[in-house]
Amino acid sequence: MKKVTINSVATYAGVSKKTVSRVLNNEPNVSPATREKVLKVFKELDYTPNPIARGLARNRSFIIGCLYDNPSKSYITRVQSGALEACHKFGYNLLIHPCELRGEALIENIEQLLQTSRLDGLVLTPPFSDSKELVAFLKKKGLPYARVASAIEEDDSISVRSNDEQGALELTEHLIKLGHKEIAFIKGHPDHSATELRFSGYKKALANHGIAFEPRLVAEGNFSYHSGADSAKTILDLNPRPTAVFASNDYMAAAVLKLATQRQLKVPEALSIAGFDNAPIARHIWPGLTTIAQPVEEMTRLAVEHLILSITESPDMVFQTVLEAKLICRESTAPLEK
Amino acid sequence: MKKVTINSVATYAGVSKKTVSRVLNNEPNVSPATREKVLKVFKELDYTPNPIARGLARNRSFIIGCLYDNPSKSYITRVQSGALEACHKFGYNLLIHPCELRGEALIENIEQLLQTSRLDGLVLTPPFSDSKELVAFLKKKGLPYARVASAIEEDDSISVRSNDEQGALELTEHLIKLGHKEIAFIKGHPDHSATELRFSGYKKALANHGIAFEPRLVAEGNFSYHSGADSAKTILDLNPRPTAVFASNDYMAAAVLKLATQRQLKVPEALSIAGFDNAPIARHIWPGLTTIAQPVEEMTRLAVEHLILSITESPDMVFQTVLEAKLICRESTAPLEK
DNA sequence: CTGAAAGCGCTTACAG
DNA sequence: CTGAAAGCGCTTACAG
Repeated sequence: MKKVTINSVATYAGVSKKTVSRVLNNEPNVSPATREKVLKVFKELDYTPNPIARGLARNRSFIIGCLYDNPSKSYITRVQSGALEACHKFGYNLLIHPCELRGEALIENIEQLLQTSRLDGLVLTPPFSDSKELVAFLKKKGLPYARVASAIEEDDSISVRSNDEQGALELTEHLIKLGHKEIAFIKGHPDHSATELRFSGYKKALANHGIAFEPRLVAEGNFSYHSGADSAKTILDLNPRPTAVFASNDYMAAAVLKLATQRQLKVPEALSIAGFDNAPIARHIWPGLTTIAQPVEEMTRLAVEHLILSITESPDMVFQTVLEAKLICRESTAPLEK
Repeated sequence: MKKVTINSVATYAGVSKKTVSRVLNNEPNVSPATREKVLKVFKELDYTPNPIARGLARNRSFIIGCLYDNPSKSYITRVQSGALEACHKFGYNLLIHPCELRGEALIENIEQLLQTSRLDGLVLTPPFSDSKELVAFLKKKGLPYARVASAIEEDDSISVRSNDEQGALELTEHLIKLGHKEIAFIKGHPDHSATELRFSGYKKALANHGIAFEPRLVAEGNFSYHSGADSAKTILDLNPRPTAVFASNDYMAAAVLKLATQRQLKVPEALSIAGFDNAPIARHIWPGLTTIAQPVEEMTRLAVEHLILSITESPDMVFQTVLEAKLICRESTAPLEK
């Protein structure tokens, strides 16, 4: 079983290899009859072009890289899944590259990645999508990129996000409508732009309903479960204790629930808890967490699709979209008991 | 800023490009002086070889593929992390390829993957590592592979797993020592070889302690949270109700805990619950789950390291290792109350 | 120890 | 509409 290449196909079909190449790439200037003939030989010989040879000639790798540094496994898996869907649609593959934003020499790390893999483009997820330094570097290198879930302003690029502020506002209003006025808030990681947006949604909802914002009710988390546990302790030790807690993601909310349960504080009767993201854990625990669902797969899919289009067709494509976040009510929030 | 290639380096250093290639690949037959000179030019020109050109000449892609179909996000993330560590150590990159074992045309799917990406090797995780059909296909294709966490016998390959049976035995003995005799068991997915091993460890422990095995205490799960919820219902409805439940992974154990909590069954006082895997959820819920920790990252790292070695050095390497699984006691198991 | 030639399997730029 | 030549940036096989 010999290797079948463009040459074997050309010989077999009785045409030049340039003609085979034309058929391969759907180029014009091939007579229908010739095209048919070549396509038939493709089938007969079970030919598929070698992407590496193609890559060398066209200076392409047909590989998209995905950058992330995120404590949430479920978030990462969803990002990967959306990215893969887009890649496979266009015959690309996905290479994953977790790394640390704060790690010394992020730029060096990325530089090495580019040298060893010659990616055609890069999808940035938070907190990388928020890094102006990284974006500047990629621009300088001329490497196409797309940003997911970032709110930083940068008009000449591809960016898909969901409406974090609106989601947080709706979730907070849900709590307010249940009668809560003392609503604690746990912030996310300061490197993520979503952190400020969610916080701002919370504050706007309070303001809309004439509830004074109280800094003492705000705890600084960083999206990790561990930081949620620390914040939970601070909040549950407050006197008077708030009647509801809104954590900036579900992991931190789960940590609040765990501590409340340990302390025999009934949830939701004595304390309402809400999260953000609709991570699997939100429905794997009891009571299930009220939360905001973001279309992470779709955000990433759209971002990568446009990234690939920008690589293959229009180099200076601009695409900016905001998708909707949705309130999911479960058992962890309930009317305030008097 | 012109592209710097092996040619520019050769010209600049005043040697032939073959000599540069020798230095690049650490080949012998280069005088120390020449080597020094070339290495210096590498630095001066900031040269790094183009992996795509290298790949075409050597018929290599420097990419390892990772195959999985697993409901557990945390398991996948750990697999990826171990695989990446090994890849980066040898200058390889990792391409991920989730797909379905049962999907129609698995082989076709893999065939296409190989055509579009020209992988140098493939890491198989459960349930793929247990698929004889897939292994036979890869052998036929001559594609190097390594199997992770599989117990199927196949001597001429690379395989790393942990001792599932021993782990399950220890966990069951832990429950028995706490006084439990009525211990329900939730099985995993039948396509995974770990499923039978864990089940067998459970039965051996019972036998070792003179406790009769009761089929009525066994529920059929498939490792998903959902299947755990179904099994939980079956088990908690039993009359008499068992005093302990051992689920084949933590997600299913979490489902049992959720249902028990909903039914106001105190855990661990009225019901002990144990899982397997030491997934993050095991410590994110209250009470934390007693479970078995497997070194998933290390298993995968070792497998991929040997896979790469087998690709670059010894084509018919055989490497078979069994790592240890470890009992982790948390709050979900307690002495039987009389 | 060193190098000139040919080749990996494609595409680009040009000619007809 | 079709093709011969050159090239992408490396390595292999050979000669000296």
